[in-house]
Amino acid sequence: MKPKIQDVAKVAGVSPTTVSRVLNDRGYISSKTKEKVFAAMEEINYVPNDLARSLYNKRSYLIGVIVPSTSHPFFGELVAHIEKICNEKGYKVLLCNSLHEADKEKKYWEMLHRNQVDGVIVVTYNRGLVDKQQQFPAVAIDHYLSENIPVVSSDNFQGGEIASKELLEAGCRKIIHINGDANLETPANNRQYAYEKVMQEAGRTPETYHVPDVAFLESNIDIIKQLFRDHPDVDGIFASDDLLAIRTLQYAESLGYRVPDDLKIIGYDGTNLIRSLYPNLTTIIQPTYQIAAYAVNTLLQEIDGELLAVKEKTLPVSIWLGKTTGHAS
Amino acid sequence: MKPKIQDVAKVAGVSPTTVSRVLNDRGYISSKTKEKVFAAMEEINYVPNDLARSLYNKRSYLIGVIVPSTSHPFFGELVAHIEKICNEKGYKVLLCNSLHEADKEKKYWEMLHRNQVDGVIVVTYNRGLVDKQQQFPAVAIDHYLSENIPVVSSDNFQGGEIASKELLEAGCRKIIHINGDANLETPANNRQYAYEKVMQEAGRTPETYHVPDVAFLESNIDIIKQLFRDHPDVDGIFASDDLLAIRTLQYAESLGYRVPDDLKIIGYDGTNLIRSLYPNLTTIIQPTYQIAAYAVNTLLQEIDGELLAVKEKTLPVSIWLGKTTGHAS
DNA sequence: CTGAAAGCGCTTACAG
DNA sequence: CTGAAAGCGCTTACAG
Repeated sequence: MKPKIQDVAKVAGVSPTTVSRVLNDRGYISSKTKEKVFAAMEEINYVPNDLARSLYNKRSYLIGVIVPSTSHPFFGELVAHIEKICNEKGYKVLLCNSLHEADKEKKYWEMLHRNQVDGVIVVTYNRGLVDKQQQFPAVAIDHYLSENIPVVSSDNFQGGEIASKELLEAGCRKIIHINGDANLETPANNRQYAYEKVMQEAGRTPETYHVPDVAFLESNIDIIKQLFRDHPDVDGIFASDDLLAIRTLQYAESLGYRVPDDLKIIGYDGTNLIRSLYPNLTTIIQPTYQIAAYAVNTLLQEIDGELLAVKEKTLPVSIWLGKTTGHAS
Repeated sequence: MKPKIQDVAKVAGVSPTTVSRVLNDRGYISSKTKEKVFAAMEEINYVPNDLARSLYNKRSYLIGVIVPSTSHPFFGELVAHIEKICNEKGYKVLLCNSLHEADKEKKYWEMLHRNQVDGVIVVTYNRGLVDKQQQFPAVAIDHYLSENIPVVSSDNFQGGEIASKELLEAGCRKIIHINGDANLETPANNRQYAYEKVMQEAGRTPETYHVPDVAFLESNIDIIKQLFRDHPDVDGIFASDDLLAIRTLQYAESLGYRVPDDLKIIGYDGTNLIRSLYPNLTTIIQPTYQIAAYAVNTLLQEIDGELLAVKEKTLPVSIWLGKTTGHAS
């Protein structure tokens, strides 16, 4: 049996109340008593039960994090940041990989509720996760969830704009966009709008190809092939995801295109991992650390009952200039 | 105030006991009562409090998972598998990124203890995490922790052997190994031993370069440079990590080496991500799904008090033959 | 088939 | 400075 506060009390010759006080450093306790209690805890190897504590305090210091999957570099990095920041602030992370499945998200959401998490950070591209009633602290990343839930994201429109202009300035004549699942309301939609706007302003005709799901690369290759069949004269591609960009680059090279001479490519996300693996790939860098930090801080404010000034935060992106759009390495 | 079982009882006109029974589907309850209770739960939007449940049952259905960081593709993928399998079995994952820091690992371990996790899955390459007393269900991945904790890993010796032989068979004359931090007891050590054995058997002199930490790529480049300064005639490199292999490949190419003509390279881990991003890279594939599955299943057996037949499980690896060791793509 | 009571391990007013 | 009592929300023998 695990020792409990009572056992400590017995050994120390005090009441459970006193032990609890020592544990929480609350109220006045003589230093002699304190020592006795600490010694007793040491002696019987006492470890406090946070479940019981949380139950009474109605505060679990648990944060639920719902993302598509940590196996995707963007979310792997994002989650690592979130967890680190939470840890620094004394919060623990309950991890949920939704794999983009709406019903999984729902089940996870309810599970987190049952587990009395203090709040949740959620990245979902599906509609209707939250019903009107559902009132507990939450922060959404990238995608609007419901009226009372703040949204943190990087500036996807700006990203799309920068990317499109980069290709334009690099001299591309036929610029095509590849985006993710058209049925999902991803932040990439704004990248597409920006692309379309930039193209139109430049007097070009925008054209976007949609792959089923950026995470499952195998199923994407057919769309990429289609793109090159339809437009062998393509000389600029803006992909809304680095993995997609790299996949496209590989396929193009297998077809004989030389990058960046015949074809320029720009990706999106710019995680540390990808920049390290493919430093040559021009890409839009999302500030994952800032997104994580803002999300966690906002959530903790909500949890502490503070009024939020900002319901929607957009963080600036930057561009990583690589060889795939013609820059020196 | 969140509704509790008492509130449901009041609305349904029954006792809390009965509500609990309906909730847990335990004992006989008339279907009429059942309906009343369900209706009441619906009406007041009742969500059970798992903290209270866990406290009484001494079972939290919580699994702690300690890894270096989900931002590394291998661990991102591993954690995704672990979480998925846990979820399927009704367990929740408390995520801990230790960043290889021994004191973080200790703190996490204790935190998990306080939170009454049913068990933990831990990947650490530091010594002394667990003191003799510490008795709760745990499974270690890759690295021996203590006598009663089963270890699951893939066959690192086999992996090192296959990799080394691949280079040998590809005709390399000077084969060098790059490994991670020599101070950490990583599974990569076994890969090194295998490399040394294979080299010696072939009448070669093994030589290993150690980078500070495979995860922090920036700091590794100096060692890689050193390697090429020391051995410009190197024509085969076995890197104990794909990121390292790719970094090496990039540097070699920047130096003018042509891969695979002048230099053959083989990596390690072979995650889905890397194979998709760098299909050309020959690499040893660790069976991450099987590792995850075996770890979770073993842990659940421990939790259920079953006696474990196997204290140490080694899963076979396979090789992904790519262009970097001269295979057709 | 259903309920009153005690308890999971902790904490916090309330006394003293 | 310290303790007895009640309660956090749930569950499970024990009665009936």
